[in-house]
Order: sequence, then structure tokens, then C-alpha cells
Amino acid sequence: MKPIYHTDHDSPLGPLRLEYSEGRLTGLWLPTGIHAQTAAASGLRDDRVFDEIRRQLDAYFLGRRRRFDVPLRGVGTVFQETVWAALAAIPYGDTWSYGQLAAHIGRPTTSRAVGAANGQNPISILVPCHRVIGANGTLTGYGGGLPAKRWLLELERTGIPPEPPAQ
Amino acid sequence: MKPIYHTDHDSPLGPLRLEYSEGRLTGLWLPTGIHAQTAAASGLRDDRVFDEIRRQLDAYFLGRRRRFDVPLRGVGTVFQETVWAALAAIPYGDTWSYGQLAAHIGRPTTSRAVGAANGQNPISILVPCHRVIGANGTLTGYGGGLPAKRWLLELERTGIPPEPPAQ
DNA sequence: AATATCAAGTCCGAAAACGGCGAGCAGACC
DNA sequence: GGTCTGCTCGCCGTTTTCGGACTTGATATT
Repeated sequence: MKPIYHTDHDSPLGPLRLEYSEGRLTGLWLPTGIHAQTAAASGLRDDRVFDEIRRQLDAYFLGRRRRFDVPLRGVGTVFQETVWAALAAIPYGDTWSYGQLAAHIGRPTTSRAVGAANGQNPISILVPCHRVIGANGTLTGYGGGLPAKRWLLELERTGIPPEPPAQ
Repeated sequence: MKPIYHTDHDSPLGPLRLEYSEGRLTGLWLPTGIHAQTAAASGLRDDRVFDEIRRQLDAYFLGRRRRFDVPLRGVGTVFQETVWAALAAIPYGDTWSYGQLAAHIGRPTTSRAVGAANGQNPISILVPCHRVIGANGTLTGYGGGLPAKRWLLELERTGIPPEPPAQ
């Protein structure tokens, strides 16, 4: 059995929970929102494996880094992993609709399923599911909570970290 | 009381436990999975009775033999023995669903019971319960462990022995 | 003891429910 | 007329639910 490491990392959105296994990042969850409790921390803590991602996260939250470069992998169904991979195509600071993302993977009618897959994304922020919004411009939903989604989009739009969300 | 012979035989899936009684093969268990402990070895060992099956197993695991030809018999309930007999109808390299197998014995509604009977099959590999999978294509289960099932199906699909499963 | 009854467990599978959707349409309101 | 809101309805992958058939082992019942 491969070991699974956990740690927490402070951010303007609160302490992020990180998970690392088999040589790469396998999870990143915000403290708020529905995923908070699903990411139970196992005992194993070896902070050195998180050094690099910590650095990159800090830079990102200051507006000084626009993309990440660490090995990662979220495990899911074929469809889910297809969707998560497609998210990498959305540029920093940009937003797509769920329908656009569906079309981008060649399945134009799956916008709703794409939304569901988005909600299962285990690696927030690095896999930028926050860059997907409703076709009419509303944010519609976010695993880490809508305030966090709003904050992230604002950061990426302006390049400057906003005030932390009240909530 | 008729004597019962046991032996082990090395394979890419680990040491197989063989059982022989009353002039025929009565059991073959993989080292992993739920059946491992049920096949307790009795003291009796007379290796000559296993010569032929050893040869055929070796050839099978090299991809050079597609069916077995030794006397065998697994003992179970009427229903179980019906199911086990029906397994012989599945061609090498092919897979059926539990529902298909149920229909094949004329009891289309017994798919779940077929699954249970499959799990009781005492003569793995020779009685090819590994060729039965879920209706949706998932492997669902295997007494010898899912990695072994995957390995066997891959062997039969390609005719070439894959790398032994990690686990 | 030999049955009878029950409950729980299984290598299932079809149907229903459930989402981080989106287009289309009817009203409501300047 | 615009346009904004709030339905309704079809869409699609995933998860959950539920019914079904057979064994086995545990409890009851003669």
C-alpha cells in the first residue's frame, strides 16, 4: 500500500488541505464548501514533499504566478478525467461556460454532466474548475463555496489579490 | 474414505493450490483472494497425479493452450453445478455478463444468484469464472482478487502473458 | 436430532434520482 | 419594443435504490 501524505497550507481563502501520493499531488481542497469534510487527514505528514507546491501557491495568491508546474493526478471515471484534463485549456483570467467546455471535449450535449464532473474535481485551483461559469454569466456553483470562486476569478482578472472574502 | 491429494504449482499469479480426489481434479485456488485459506492443505502429497495438469497449466500461462483436458469435478448444489457447467460455453478470450450466463441456463432472472455461484467455483481457471463480468463492463469481483481476473482476461485477449500483477 | 423458518450476504442489473446546464418561452415591468 | 425573471423540459454521467434468486448459518419448533 502506497503512503498518502496530508498537510495544510494557509491562504487568503483559509487553510487549504493538500494530499500527496505516489509521487504527485492528488488533492487540494478549500476549507469551506462541500468537500471540506471529505478530505479527512490521515496521520501521515511529511512536509518536504509539499515544499514546491507551497511556493507556487504562495506566488499564485499574490498574483505573481499564472500557472502551476507540479506533477498531479486526480483519479476518477474516464469522463471525469477527460473533463479535468480539458480544464487546463482555459487560460488564466479567462472563463468558459459549461457548454463551451463540453464542446471542447467533443461532446456538445454533455454540459450538465460536465458541471457534475467539475464538482468532483479533487484538485481545486491547480485544476481550474473555478474558470467555468454559467452560459448567462452567473457563477452557478463551486465546491469551495461561491465567495471563494468569486475571489479567485477577481484575482485572475486583475492580477491583484482582493480582500479576503468576509465569509 | 477416499484419499485427497494436495500440491502447489507456481504460476505468474503466484503458487496455485491444487486438490485431487477420486481420480480427478477437485480444486484449484489462487494464493490471493478470499479462497486462499479455505483450501487448507491436507498432508497427502503424491505429485504424480498432478503431472498432466501441471503441464497444461504451464502452457496456458504462456498463452500456448486455450483449453484444458483433464478430468475434473467441483461439488456443489444443483444450481451451482449447473452454473459451473455453463461456464464451459464461454469461449477463450470472450466475456459474458452475469445476466447472459443466467439466460444461458434458462433462468434469466437469476443473475445475482449466478454471481454468488460463480464465487463458489472451486476450480478456478479451468472452470473459467473469470470470463464473467458486469453488464456494464466492470469486472465486479473475483475470488482470486480483481488483479488476477484482469491478468487472466488480458492473457486470453492478447494471447500473450502480461506482466505479473503488482499486488 | 431432524426439520422448519428466518435473516443476512452475494462476483447483479434495471430504473430512478440527482447534479456547479442551457435553450425556449411566458409574463412582468419599465 | 427591450430585457429580466422565473418556469419547464430535455440532456448526460454518476450514484443510489430496490427487487430478485440462491446459500448458508443461526434460531426456533416438533
